[in-house]
Amino acid sequence: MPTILDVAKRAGVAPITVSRVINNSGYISQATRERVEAAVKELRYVPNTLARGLRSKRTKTLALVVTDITNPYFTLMARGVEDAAGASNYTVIYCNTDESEAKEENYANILAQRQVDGVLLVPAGGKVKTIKFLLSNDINVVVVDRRVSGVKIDSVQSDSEAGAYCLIKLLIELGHKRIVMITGHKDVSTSTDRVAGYRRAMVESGLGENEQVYYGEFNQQSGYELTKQAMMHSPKPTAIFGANNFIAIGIIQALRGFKIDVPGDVSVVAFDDLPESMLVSPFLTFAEQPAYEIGRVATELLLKRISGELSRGHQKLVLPTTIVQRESTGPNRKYSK
Amino acid sequence: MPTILDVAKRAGVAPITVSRVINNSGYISQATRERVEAAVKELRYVPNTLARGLRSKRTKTLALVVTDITNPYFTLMARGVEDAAGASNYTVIYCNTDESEAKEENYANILAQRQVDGVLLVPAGGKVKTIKFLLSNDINVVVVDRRVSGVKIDSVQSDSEAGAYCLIKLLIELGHKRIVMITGHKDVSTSTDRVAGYRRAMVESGLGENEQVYYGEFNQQSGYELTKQAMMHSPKPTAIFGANNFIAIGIIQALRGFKIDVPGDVSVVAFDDLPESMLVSPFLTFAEQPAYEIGRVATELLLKRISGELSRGHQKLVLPTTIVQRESTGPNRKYSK
DNA sequence: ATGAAAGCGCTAACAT
DNA sequence: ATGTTAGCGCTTTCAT
Repeated sequence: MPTILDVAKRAGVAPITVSRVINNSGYISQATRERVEAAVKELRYVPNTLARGLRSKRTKTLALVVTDITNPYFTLMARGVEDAAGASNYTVIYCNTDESEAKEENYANILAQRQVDGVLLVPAGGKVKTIKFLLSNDINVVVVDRRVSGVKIDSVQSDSEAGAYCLIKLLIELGHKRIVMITGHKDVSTSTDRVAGYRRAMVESGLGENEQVYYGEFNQQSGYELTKQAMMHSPKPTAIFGANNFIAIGIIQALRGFKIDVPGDVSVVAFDDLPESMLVSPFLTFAEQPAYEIGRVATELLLKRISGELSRGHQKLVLPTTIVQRESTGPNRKYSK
Repeated sequence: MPTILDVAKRAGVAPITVSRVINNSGYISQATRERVEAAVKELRYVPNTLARGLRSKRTKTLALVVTDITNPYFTLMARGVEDAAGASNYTVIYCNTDESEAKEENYANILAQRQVDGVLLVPAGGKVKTIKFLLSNDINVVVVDRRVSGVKIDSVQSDSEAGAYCLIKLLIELGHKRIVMITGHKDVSTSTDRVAGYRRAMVESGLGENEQVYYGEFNQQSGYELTKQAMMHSPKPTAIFGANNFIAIGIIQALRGFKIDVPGDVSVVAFDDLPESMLVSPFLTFAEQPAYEIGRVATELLLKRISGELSRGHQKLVLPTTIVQRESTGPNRKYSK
């Protein structure tokens, strides 16, 4: 492989001049620039980012660490990240932790070894260990989708509490009184924030005594199992709130298994749905998070941190959710207005 | 950040000795090893892979370049890649080309700059340019999911021709005669191979004259549009074969839009479905490709190439598909047996 | 079983 | 507007 020295010889200049041309830095005369560019082409020169990063301490690489890359919510967020990063000529490394703190720590280690300039982290669990490790290795971190406590850090998320509140209010307006919530882990903020919104709506409507929250995982299987449990109790719920899209799918699968009609017998609402390109018939009433926007905004924030534009203070950005009302909330035989 | 030199001083040894310990290479006495490991821990030393790669010419990094990372088929394949790569302590960089050759070339360039050891490539379009570029940069390549012509290269794919043949045979046995196929680009082998399987089944059953193939993109929107076109023709088809999962979703959406019952009026078959965790009610009859296995096998092949175990000749692995029969193929009002 | 010296390819810092 | 020098952190090569 040709190196910068080969190009320099070919163009009759010093290596640093070639460096200046390919990096568009410093002053270069038009004539020199052209000769260098010609030499680059002739030799098919490809700069070595390892050497570049080793010397400059900048790798122009970010990492996006999410808890479930199979979830279209995170896939869409990843698009936002990729677009914002690409616009500044940064490359993105994607990591999937499957909600495991051990995998998260392992990835943090790999990313530190690779000298990434910054990490967009969806923390698995509520711990702060990974964040502290990255910061101690001079790697900038922006927390995405979730909150963490115990460390001052930039974060970007959507308004889970308000989204949940609106969904439950909608159900209550439709006449529902027995509304069950099925969510993920207790130590994840998206879970507890959505529970808080659910609570506020219930209490506000004098339904505080009817509150019933089932904690599990943010996946279809957990939604399925917990729905079976919830439907064993009597009186049975007339509506179920799933804290994410996969839980919602599990809920509907379980209800169908019991031959319970949605929304005829039980209404269902959730956070996030699948993209329309994956849905034979859009059906679910849900709170839509601006996933792409979250990824984009978080990346722009991270890039500003990296470039030192934001020297002090930390930002906490909260983006609004949108309620999309579809078939799964009515008409309901028992409670339609 | 501490360097290998700091660790060496702390442990009272030479840097190369530290290198040997952390890489498990060469002979090290137990006592030295322990002192070095203690120093690593105390200083929280993290090796710098840039420096390592620059010197050793090995980055222990692979790339997976796919055409649509939002497709669960590729997501599952990515899991197979990640698991196989992780087992050998390789990291994987994921790249998404959106079926664009320009994006593919751009990623190839980035990957060459990053000195990845190997690339698993789902080629966008039928060109060989990217592959030649990577090979000329001493980067090993395994082609996945598709074939390319014009270059000797390792490849791993599933048996598209046979899978399509079986699906069409199934329809014909159910009594269908007017079977339309909706597929992706003409220059992608998965498209043409599936067309070939469709043709063979049709001709073999004396239905060669009824062949009708619509070429478009491998996505829901294209499936939707082409189905609308196909349903304008008369006589109308009684069955439609979608060449992938997203096309199938578009097909069913379009049929529902026309109030055409599936499978009552028209049966639908396809390659691949969505995972059950995304499906409220599994429905589609389809040919299942071993996506995880394809990723795993391709990665193992690539790693063998990298290590030089496979010095000459090229492998072309073809894995079998499995037909999963569900509701979308029957009972059909017009042609049920 | 351990070490010394050199150099991978590039750019920061300092000339001119 | 261009060049010289040095060195980023590691491992290869060759000793001992």
